[in-house]
Amino acid sequence: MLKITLKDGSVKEVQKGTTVYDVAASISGRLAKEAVVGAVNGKTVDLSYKLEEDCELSILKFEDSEGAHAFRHTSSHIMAQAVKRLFPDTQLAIGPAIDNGFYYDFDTEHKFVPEDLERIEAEMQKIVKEDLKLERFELPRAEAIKFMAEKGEAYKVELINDLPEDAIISFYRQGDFVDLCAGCHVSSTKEIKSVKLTSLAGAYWRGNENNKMLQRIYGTSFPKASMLDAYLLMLEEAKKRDHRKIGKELGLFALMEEGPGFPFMLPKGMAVKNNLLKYWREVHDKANYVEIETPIMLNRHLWETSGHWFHYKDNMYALEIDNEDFAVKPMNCPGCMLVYKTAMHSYKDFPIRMAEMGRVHRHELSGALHGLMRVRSFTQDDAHIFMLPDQIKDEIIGVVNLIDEVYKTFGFSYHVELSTRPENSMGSDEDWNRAEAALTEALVSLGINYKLNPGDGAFYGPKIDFHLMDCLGRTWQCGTIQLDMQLPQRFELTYIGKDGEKHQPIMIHRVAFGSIERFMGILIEEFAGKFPSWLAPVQVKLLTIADRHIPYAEEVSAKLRAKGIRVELDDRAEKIGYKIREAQLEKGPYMLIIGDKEAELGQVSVRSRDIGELGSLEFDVFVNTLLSEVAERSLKTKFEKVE
RNA sequence: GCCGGUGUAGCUCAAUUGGUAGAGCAACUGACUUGUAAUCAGUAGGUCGCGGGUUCGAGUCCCAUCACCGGCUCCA
Repeated sequence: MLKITLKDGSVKEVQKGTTVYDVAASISGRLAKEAVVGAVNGKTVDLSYKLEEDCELSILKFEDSEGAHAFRHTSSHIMAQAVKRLFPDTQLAIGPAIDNGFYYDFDTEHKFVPEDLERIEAEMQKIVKEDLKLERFELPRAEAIKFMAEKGEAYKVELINDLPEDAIISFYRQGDFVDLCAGCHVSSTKEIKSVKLTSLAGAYWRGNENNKMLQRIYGTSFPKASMLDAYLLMLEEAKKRDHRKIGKELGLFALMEEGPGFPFMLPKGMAVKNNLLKYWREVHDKANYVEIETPIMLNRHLWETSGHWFHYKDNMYALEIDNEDFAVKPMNCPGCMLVYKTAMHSYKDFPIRMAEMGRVHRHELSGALHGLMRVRSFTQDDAHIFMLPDQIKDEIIGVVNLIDEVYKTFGFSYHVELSTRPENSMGSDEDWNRAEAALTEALVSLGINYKLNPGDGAFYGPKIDFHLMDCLGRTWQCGTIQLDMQLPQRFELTYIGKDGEKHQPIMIHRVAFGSIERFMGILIEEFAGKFPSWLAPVQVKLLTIADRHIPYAEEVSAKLRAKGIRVELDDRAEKIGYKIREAQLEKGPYMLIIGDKEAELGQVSVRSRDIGELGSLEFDVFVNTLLSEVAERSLKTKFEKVE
């Protein structure tokens, strides 16, 4: 192992041959998108540079530098200016700076093709060379509208009209180009040294699908060409972790044309999934949940009662059987409501925590599908908690803590969002206010920072969402806690209170993993396919040196299997170097090399995927160390090199 | 669903202006019996995503369709 000293003085141990990118990724979660340049002992290196000895490593972040935003914003103006020069009929919409770059939305008769990006880039280079100064000026509203109307910029006029009464309306000028803009910018176009237009996309005006679709061009820019190169390299490195790529390489899951959005779990992926389920049951058992299972398909009447038929009919898989409409469940809640109603409940029973690993199907739009992250069939680790009004806060705190415990087990960092009442919601103001207050209170009392999304709640209640990030920095909702004041009412759920009267229980709906499949996708990217030993589909790979070692290898295999260890034997007549290489590419945590020496002494020669050759160990020592690693769900190897 | 792109052997990729599809790895067979990241030789493998059309001739051009990739929208 190497000792890597970081800029802040902390020391990190990594395996020899680890890339600078991997270190960066492990420091900032998967948010390595911020890491633009690495420097080893003060010397700048590529992110794919392999660390071979102890060193000081710094990861330089352009994001952190002042002016990154202004820099990109100016780049977007230069792109708009270039587009206007090349395609004068173009109307400008909006062009902001974003993480990693910028974009601009255009409305033009000309259909942009990828080759246009090069032309536009070339024109941008000219504008950079022209050294145009950026000048800011303000106009009163009426003049501003007139100014933009004269230029034929209808979108800008609409934007100005929608600005608040007291807004200052500012413009930036660079040469012959003027754009409505609040700022801020660098002082001259010549500061933009390195720019690349990265992609072409459609985007609805103002993000509304009923509006016209505009043409959006994405780009990125940096103060130095070397930083751009490093950024592009970083993207390539990140793509190596893509769960779709690794899932195929390691035989974890498959997506087939025969079932778009319906993932197939292959034996190795199923092993991972089963270990997740085992862990999940353990955690929920400890937290006093009971587990149920409800049918995959239920009749229309149920979905009308729940409100899903009205709200989500188009996204449900419906079918008619014996002249009756049925739908495959898109959620587990209604089934759970029926289970609740199978018995009378007393306030003394509360809270009731009813969990279900439910397979749900949702007909997502074809364009929304994405590997395991966004699918049409997935397994929710669902639970519904029924409780009294004064138990809400504690229950929510309990769930937040449970989700936190689960994520910590995997070493994930996450962020939390609180979404409030949307427009097409059901329920009274009073219910909504109470529900939103309960969620907010729980988050505040836990001291959790959260992002507020006004109007983004579910139609039946507000929610707390937990988001994890993929290898390219896109975030995905995983855990969620939703307070539901609708379903108990619609299903007329009751419990008998202290007063002997019937009352309506409070219910929350929650998931921790969210979708097991999506969580697996995140896991694959987090570990780059190198699952910790408790999750690894194959924990130990046995490699024989020669055919005469097969009997002893089979003996070792049987003994490991008896201990509940997942083993695979490679007894092919290949050279050991070749077998090791293949096993290493399969990313399993341990290899045991079996040759004359081992067979004679009854030992095992251990190799770790992370550390390399460890040396010979007594069989029991190996097994016990591995079992304790698995039992603790350790994220790191507990083995050390035998000297 | 919308905008743009891609689709050739199990995988990763080639194939001049339209002229009968090729490599590496994997697989299979044989030899080698090997000590910590690739042994050698041979064999087999493709209706070029699917369906139309243009043409003497289409992997190459056109239309339609499916899937995937990047966005947008959506995400109970």
